[in-house]
Amino acid sequence: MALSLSGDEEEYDSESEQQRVANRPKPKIGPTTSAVKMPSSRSSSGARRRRTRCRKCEACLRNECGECHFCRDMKKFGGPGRMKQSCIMRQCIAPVLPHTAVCLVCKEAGKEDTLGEEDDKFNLMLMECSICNEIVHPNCLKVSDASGVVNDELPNCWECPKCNHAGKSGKQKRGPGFKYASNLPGSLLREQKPVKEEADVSSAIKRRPDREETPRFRPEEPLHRQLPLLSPCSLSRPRPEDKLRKKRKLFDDDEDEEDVGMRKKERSDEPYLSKFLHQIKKEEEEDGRYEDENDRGREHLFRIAAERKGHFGDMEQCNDDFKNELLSQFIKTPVGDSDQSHCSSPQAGPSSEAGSETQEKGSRPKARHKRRLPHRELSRELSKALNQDIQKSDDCLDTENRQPIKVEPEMENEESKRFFRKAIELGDQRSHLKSKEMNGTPWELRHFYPSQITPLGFNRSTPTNRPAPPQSPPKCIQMERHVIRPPPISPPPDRLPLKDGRTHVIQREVWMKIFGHLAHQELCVCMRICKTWNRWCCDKRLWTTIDLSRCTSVTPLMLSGIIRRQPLSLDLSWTNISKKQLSWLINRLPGMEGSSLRVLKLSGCSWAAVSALCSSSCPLLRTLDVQWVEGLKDAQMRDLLSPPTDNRPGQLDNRCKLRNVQDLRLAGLDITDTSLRLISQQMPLLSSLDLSYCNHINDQSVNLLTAAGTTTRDSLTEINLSVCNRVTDHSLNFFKRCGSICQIDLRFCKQVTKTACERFIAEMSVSVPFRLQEEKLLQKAS
DNA sequence: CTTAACGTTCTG
DNA sequence: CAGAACGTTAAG
Repeated sequence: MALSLSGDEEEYDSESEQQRVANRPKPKIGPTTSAVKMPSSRSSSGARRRRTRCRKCEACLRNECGECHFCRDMKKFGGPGRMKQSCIMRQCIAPVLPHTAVCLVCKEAGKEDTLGEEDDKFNLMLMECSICNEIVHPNCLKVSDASGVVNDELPNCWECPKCNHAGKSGKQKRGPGFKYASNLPGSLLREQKPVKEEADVSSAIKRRPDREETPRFRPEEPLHRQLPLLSPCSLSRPRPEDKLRKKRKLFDDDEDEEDVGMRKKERSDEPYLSKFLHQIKKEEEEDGRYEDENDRGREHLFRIAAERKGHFGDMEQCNDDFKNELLSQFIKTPVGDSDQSHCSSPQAGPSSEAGSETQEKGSRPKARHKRRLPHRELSRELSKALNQDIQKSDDCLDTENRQPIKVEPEMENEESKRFFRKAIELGDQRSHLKSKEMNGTPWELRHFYPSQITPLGFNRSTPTNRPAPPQSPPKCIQMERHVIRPPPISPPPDRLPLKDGRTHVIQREVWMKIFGHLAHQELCVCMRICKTWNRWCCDKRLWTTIDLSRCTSVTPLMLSGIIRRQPLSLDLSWTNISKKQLSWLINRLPGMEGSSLRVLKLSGCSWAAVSALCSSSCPLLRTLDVQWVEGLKDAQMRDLLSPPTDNRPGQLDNRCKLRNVQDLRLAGLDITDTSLRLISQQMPLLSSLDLSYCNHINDQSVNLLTAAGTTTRDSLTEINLSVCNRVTDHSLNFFKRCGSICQIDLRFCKQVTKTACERFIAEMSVSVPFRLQEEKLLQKAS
């Protein structure tokens, strides 16, 4: 595929009729109405109105990138202009009905603007049925009892009462106007498979699709869903076989046992919190069911804040006043600040997950938002991402997907680790269900790893017996449809807008200091508070390291979360990330202005995925971890180290893509001297090299790395050759040539003797003092 | 009218 | 099936 692509590109300029004819014989039929005529599958009714840009969303406001596939096709960028597609970065997040669209019944346009009343707006706005394509005002429908199902994913889109009533739902879930599907190269959007089981949904809820509306702060649902995750109750990793059963329950029943854990936790909360919570309770008379959990959610936030108040030493506000500020924030901000649906894409308001739980009765044709099982919820989350400028998708990344992003350094304590393990398992669950549906065999069960696999921890005696790296996920795992937004264009506000139009006294930077003390999952909670917090908490300073390792299912949502946070370090080890996903990611972690990815960990991924590095340039990458990548051998290493294949003509970069790598981890790979030769030629800055468990590495390899004239000879400071059984005592002699070497790890090298190590130390002692840190682990004595 | 690009079909 | 192509629509 890549080949044919590049072939195409070479011919781009020579746009000629013959070529076109050669490539694609002109259709014999005359001017068909290809864009209009409906496929036979399309059911009934009117010709569909083509949707058009909202012109307000972030994507619409962006300029063409000039680099994507479609830009390169454009005439203005020197392309042939055949594809006629919008720039990938500009694909509208919420395509709207054309201005000329009118109601089928009354022949009038949307009238929602004429009303202030939120609740009635819905009935006056044009709604397009994704099944029959009819565009009507819900108000104009005479159907009294039937209810339409609002499609969260697209403004003004629903399954009209007629179709819904006729049981036609499901087939055309995608709805019109959704070009963001798998047919877009570079798009991560996937067609969503209809969810079969519709496990009940006791509550038929009226959704408010009104994009103009401003969902009020209703943390209940988010928090409600999030809380279980927050509970750091110790839960040991269940056996994979158990997972299915157990997690099925989690999804079937919102009130799962983890929630209970949460409850336990809060009992220990501080008195001022309960007092405060009492106050909140008064504010919320509705939502009986969620009230409790809502409180718990807030309470948890306060607990976090309270627990950490000891860390605020460097802050002026770190006193009681501040505490009060912090607390009051939770009351004030949400109301005013999260009045947010009309961020940059008013048309594309959030799918208002908040609010969807709220019963609103009385309006005539009721639109119902079916509550579905995880798939549906996920989809809702996705649609939020689609429709909201500043949205909460990021927490979904952590909560909806139950796959928290975590910070390595912060994960010191066991409890947190267990917590995350648990969270990850929850994440697995989703894919469990999906894979089960699709293949009959849960993917995770087929690819279950011991929780800790490290070169030395994993099966020392038989390093060749490595764990099978995850395969590409089954399609179904990637089905979510999702538009990924780069970070917002406008800078986030410096102060929190309050309900009364004023702003909060504390400045962003001060908040940032507070946020800096929170763990990633806590930040995710904060992101649900309001729009402003959402943006603040997404600040890349808070997310320099993102660790998604061992998340068995990498979802588009997670990818978007990563992009939004622009981490410097990204760990995707032992994930099932696909080539397309990785490639997409790399291209969106810009290699410029200091905001690029410096550390990329892909150990245990498939070569298919890792090969994404071949076609992209990541000149600023400092650390590359490709340990235990199945299928990564010499030939693949050559591809990795050769110049990128995906450069635009004229911008060809002939330098090695990984020329700035200083830390290269190749443990467990079947590479030979061929690769090492390349490495020593192409990576002049290489300082740390991990070749442990590489069975083909021998003394000659070491000789290569340390030979006269190679840059590695002087740049290498650390080398790991542990469990390289072909390496012998002789290698130690080669290391004497290395000017900067500080650590040589030869542990478990059968052919390396302790005597030789001691001799090495003795001989080196004249110039550089070394010592044996452990048997066969030589370290420079500092 | 021109330009952008949607939503479909065609193709490998 | 993904990607390319293109007729046609929407907007200005």
